[in-house]
Amino acid sequence: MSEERSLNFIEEIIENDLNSGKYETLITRFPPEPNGYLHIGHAKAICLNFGLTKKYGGYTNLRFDDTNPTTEKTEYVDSQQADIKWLGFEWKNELYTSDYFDLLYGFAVKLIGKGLAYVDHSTAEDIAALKGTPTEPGKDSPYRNRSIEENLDLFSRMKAGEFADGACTLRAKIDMASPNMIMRDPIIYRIKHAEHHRTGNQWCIYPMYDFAHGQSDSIEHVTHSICTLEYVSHRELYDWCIEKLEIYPSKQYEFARLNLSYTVMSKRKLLQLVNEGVVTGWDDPRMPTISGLRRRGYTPESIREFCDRIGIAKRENLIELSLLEFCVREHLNKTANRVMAVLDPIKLVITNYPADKEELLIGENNPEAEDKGGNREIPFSNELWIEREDFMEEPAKKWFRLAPGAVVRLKHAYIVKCEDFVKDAEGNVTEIHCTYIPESKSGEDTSGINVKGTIHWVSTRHAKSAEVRMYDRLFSVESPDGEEGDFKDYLNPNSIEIIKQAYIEPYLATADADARYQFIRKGYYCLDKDSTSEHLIFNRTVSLKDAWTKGNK
RNA sequence: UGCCCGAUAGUAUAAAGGUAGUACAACGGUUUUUGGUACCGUUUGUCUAGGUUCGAAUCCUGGUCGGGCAACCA
Repeated sequence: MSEERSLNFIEEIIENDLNSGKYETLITRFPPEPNGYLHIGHAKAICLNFGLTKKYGGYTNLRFDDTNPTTEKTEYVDSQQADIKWLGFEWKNELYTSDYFDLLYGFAVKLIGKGLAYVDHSTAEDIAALKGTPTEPGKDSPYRNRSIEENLDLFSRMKAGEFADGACTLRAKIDMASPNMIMRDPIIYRIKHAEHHRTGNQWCIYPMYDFAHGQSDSIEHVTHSICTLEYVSHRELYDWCIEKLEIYPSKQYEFARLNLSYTVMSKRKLLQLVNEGVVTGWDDPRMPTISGLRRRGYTPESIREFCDRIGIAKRENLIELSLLEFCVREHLNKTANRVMAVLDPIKLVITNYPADKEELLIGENNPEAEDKGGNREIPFSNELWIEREDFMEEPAKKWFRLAPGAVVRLKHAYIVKCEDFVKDAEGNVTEIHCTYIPESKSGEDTSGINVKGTIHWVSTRHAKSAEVRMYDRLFSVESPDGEEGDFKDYLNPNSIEIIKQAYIEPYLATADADARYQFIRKGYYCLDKDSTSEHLIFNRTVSLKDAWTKGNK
């Protein structure tokens, strides 16, 4: 595809490492904690890690970083796997940090044996108090100089379950005065009498992230361990552990995480939206989760393209939602069949078309596809639904659609001229009367008439009903995290608009659950998972670009 | 106030001391049986002050601004 593209800084490092012979095989890993659903930010990391080994050879492991039994669930493991597969990636090995609990325990014992770890009976408060501050050094714990033998004994008793949660911890003995707070004798094991989703009740002590991640990378001989920027200060500890344990030296590299405008990305906040019923679930089509985007109608291709275009760097960023929308429009434009659906119907009567006459017109499914997507038949009659907004009693300047006396083409059908319209008591237009020009039929037009506007329609007699859910951005401000107060104060009250009865052409009655459609002139839509053959429900993935409303608001 | 990371159009991202480029966005135009697509064009940029150099976005020094670090979370 893109031959001459410049490399991001990680690719540069990798090419150097590969060219210098430092590594023969590139090994990366994607290490989610199974405590929530994957989101578009994870997609960036997934595309990076899997993309690198796809490009340079080698492989990528999927490793569930499951060292905290109280937050993790099998449900999340399953959804995360499904999402990665859906995105189009295959991992080499399915691994779990919990697979290494025995090895990790051994590493801890080794550290104690070297006099580099000790059991601390201080309370959490005491530990915090002695930690110091960024500007003041910390102070040694009174338990810091216990003997190796005592520590070994205590640690084995921790494992044996002799102590209650919080009674003590295992700490690395590093430097309480380190300018890097992370290095001030970090806790590396804590007691949790909790059931783990994989190891059950086998363990009551669990390693901390800092004592599990680098070691796991090392065990798997991960060459490039890629994570986000907030782990920069952890790298010193990552390297320290590997050095002291004398194990395979995996290397950590950090890049800036994705921030996307008009949404939030933290699992905590997303969970809050789910729990408080702001959205219907993790896969609500407004959620930035992979499952939400999938349900919304986004394609794996478009998400991969997006991740490719945003690039990899180390500076904080806020990507505009419009880029994601561009990517999905670009893909769907080439792949989605065009259909006609009227979302806000008003009746159009063709007064000179026989009431008992019907025609089957031919519609090209996708002019952008190489094979044009084939054709379909569209029934036509004298009574049609058209879009209410396609008629203006008093037309604006440069109005190309219907208005008294104006002519437009009905897509795939005839040119019609607006002769009259009917209003109800409140003054709302209820019906539009037109005459059609028989010799203007699509494909065999001999009328010689040129019209500026083409509108979509559905024959009232043949139309099917459907519910249409129109989604918009979840938040009304670019950066809900950056605003004053609670992020939920900035929810977009119009993030969903439900149209209970829209009219769709009969072709859509047999819509494919996995297919995406372009509702001509409106946007891209797909069937929602709640849809049934009796009650069709479509989700709007994204609207079409609209130069008219934009320029005339 | 300590340590660490960073700073290039509105937003992202390139330019490994030598023409500041690309994409999205915005704006204008051409084509069009989707006011879509496609195509063409326009606007907008190196945080700042010094230094090194024939030449600095790039190297050095100071400053400014943004972010991270003081969970028995990851």
